[in-house]
Amino acid sequence: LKTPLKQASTSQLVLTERQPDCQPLTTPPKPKETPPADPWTPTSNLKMLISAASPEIRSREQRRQLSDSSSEVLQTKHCLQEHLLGDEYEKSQPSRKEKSLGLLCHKFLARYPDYPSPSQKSYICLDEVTEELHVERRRIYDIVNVLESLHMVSRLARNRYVWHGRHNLPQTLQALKKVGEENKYIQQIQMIKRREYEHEFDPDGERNEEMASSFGSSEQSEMSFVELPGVEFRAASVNGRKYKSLRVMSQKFVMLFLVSTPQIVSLEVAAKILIGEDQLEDLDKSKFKTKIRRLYDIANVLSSLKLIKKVHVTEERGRKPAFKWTGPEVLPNTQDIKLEATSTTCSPPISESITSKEQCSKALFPSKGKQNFTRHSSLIKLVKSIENDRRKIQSAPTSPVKISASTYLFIIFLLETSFSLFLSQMTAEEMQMKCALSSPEAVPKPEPSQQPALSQPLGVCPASHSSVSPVILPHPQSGVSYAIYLHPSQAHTVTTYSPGFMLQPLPCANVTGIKSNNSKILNIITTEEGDAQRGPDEPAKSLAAEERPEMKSETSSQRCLKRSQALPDSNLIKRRKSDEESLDTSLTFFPSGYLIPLTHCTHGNKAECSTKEKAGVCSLQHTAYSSPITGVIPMPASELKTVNIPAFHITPLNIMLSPNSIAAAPVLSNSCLNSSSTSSAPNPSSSALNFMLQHIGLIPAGVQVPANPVLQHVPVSSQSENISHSSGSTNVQEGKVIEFTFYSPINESNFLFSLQFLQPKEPQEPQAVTENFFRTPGGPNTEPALSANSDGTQRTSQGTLYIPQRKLEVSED
DNA sequence: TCCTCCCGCCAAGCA
DNA sequence: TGCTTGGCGGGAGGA
Repeated sequence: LKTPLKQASTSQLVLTERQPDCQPLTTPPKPKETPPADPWTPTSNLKMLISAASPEIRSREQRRQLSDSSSEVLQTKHCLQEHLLGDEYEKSQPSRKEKSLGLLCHKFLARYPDYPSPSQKSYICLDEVTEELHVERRRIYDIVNVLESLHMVSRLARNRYVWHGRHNLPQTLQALKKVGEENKYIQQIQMIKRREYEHEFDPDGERNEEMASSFGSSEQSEMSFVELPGVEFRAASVNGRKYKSLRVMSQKFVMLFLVSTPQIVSLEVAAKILIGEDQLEDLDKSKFKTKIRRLYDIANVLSSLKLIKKVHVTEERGRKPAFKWTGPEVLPNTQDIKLEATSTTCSPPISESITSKEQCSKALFPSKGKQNFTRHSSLIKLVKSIENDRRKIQSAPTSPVKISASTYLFIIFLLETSFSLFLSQMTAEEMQMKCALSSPEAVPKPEPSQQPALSQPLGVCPASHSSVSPVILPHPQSGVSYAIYLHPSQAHTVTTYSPGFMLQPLPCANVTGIKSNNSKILNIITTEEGDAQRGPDEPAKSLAAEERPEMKSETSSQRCLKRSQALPDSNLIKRRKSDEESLDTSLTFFPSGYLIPLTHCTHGNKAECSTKEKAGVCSLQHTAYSSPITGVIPMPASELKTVNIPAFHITPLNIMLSPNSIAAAPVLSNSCLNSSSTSSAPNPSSSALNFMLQHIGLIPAGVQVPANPVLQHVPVSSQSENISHSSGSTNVQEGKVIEFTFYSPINESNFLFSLQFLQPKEPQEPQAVTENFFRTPGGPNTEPALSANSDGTQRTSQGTLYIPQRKLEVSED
């Protein structure tokens, strides 16, 4: 029944609306007026009746017939098509794509200026729009609802809306972001993802119940429309359908982007969050499908607004649709915090010059006091519930999420900026010098006069530095010197969250700094807790810390070294626990970042770089690298011999890599460590693995873990056995995948990291690196089941552990 | 086969 | 009571 009706009606639409414009054709023109007594379909009949009843519509019809040459061309084309094909109306129908909501939205938006003059309001008459765009009213509602959610339009009366354009967009987005943060959407996203993985291993478990309790009941967690000052919300059925409204859904959807990092949201996650807040108990496939449908509707409109862009996220379970935020960056409004407590009765400002403070506060606390237009009070419950849930997992501050996020951010930061800049600005000679200075026998002394501006030692780094500095340090165990990069914020984060990580990088505490010309990038960080707990925005303290005598860090290093040496064969977990106890709070450390071996510099001051290698390093010195985030500067292959600059997109959940990025990083020199190695070139997987392990503090610097046992990259380090115990297993598939776990004694949790290096199809195609985490069930007192499976079968070895398998590859269509 | 989303039914609620 | 609004899901087009 449905299909014939649809075809008939659409065909009729073409006839009734386009035939009158066929006059310019050479073929005999059809009569302008459709014969009243010859209705083709009920739809056309209805339209005719409507037209007859409404003089306005009639006059519009006449106006339309006289204008719009472009549409006339289109109509002519259709008319011609009709003539040519006779009754084959179906073939003359616009394709499904031509009728898409996105295209329709484009047409709709083209009618109105992005930034209309405030003095000249544009009004939208739905009848007019539906007529002129030749669409059903229903479709316009879809568009208008989404636009309304962004306060680009507002309803004035029946059939009548006001067009605001993008004037309100920044304020709206800011308000949405704030509400999204308050709703802890990011935690919800993470929770959903985690439970997805849990569900894989416990499909019949009571996860739904748990999830429901986290989200709260539907009544509790429903969230309402976020209002903006001066943009009144007059939805027709605001009281009845508001919670399921496309407007609210749209706002929530946007919130997810605004709080996510990166700003990529999959439809699946978005739908689950929306369902979770709506009616979790009714979570079923049909509801999910419906939500997805609506999200497509919203996404189409948002895409037309160029706020989002469709991408695909490839996971192990398949390619999933997702959307990436391409709209304006929404900066946090630092003033908002103050507002929350004070501005509940803010008078409604209307003018364009309204301050963001007022707007935001109004958005969050409407003057009318209608709670249902802002956050629902039950959100507090929701947040508490989420936090409780998190506490269950994260009994100690060593949050997997936080660690992974900070770690990855750190990785990104390092690999994108510091490392490349560092290398690009160091000559081979400087490298050698640093290596020499960094040997234990020759603890570096700050001698500014001898140091070029770009390579000053730790103690003389001016406070104007910032962020991150590379530090060259020796590694007595491996005989390789390393460059350490550390980001203050990372140091702060990790130290604050995870004392369990403090044990690791200590053998590397003999530091000397190298200052970069780029003050934005480089800074020296010491490895003391006190420093670590400083915020990056405390340069004075930072400087003071940097000027501490090296004795202390050296002592720290030695202490750590002693510890690590005193426990050569014990289980690393126990060692960590022991370390934790012995360290107590008297002296703590934080991960000092990646240890980047300067593979050509031998430990002990007799650094020698081969001519070839030196040339490789030197070739970098004049090369300017740029972060791919701010702009990619592709490097010639010749410059990638020694170092490749990674192109990352960072996220707590995934990392995107450009080809060869990690693989070519000079992380490890097998020749220094592994006499059995036949190649001086590092095994990419092994390098990356050690790179990561060292950074996250799982292994001491210099200890090398075989990323690919099959390839016999067995470390010669005496401590490698410890690693195999603690890290569970490593796994490399075709040299492309690394999985390993590490254990946090603080929260009794294991973390699984999985690095996957996908085979690039094209040179610049991003590769995916995945990060996984799971926890040991059984509560904080459960002794984690750690074993060293060589095949990466943590599922077995860990019993019931949750093995998320996320291999995210984000690709744009 | 699955993704995408058009299409229109029909109910809520407004004028 | 008629009309507007919009939730909802069937099912078709497209990849």
